[in-house]
Amino acid sequence: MANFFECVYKCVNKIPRGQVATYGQIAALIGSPRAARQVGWALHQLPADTTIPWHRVINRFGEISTTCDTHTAELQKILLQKEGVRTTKRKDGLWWINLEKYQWTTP
DNA sequence: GAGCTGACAATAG
DNA sequence: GCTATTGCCAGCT
Repeated sequence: MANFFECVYKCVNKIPRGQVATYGQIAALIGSPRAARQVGWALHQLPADTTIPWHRVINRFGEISTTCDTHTAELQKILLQKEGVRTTKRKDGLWWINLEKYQWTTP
């Protein structure tokens, strides 16, 4: 791997349209199953107009956990819905994605 | 220059 | 079975 972030971006790019992956999955793919935090960091650094499908990456509960100003949960929800991923709003205001249905199964 | 923080997850107790 | 702790790596203070 070139650098950690590059690998993250590469893996995220591999996520098929209409599916989502967890931070742990991405971390595992780049060889560090416990580096989920860094995956979040990598996505946090991305500009709003990036081509990387950062919205397809969520936490292990299938929730949108970003509080970032450029990547709001609402924006992520919209992007996911555009791809045919159903998002459900929970009581606590978080958007929830049915991982059983939309989780990307890595080969 | 060193330590802390951060979109989390896996393992051990 | 659940709770607490450790690991990951880069950027920021």
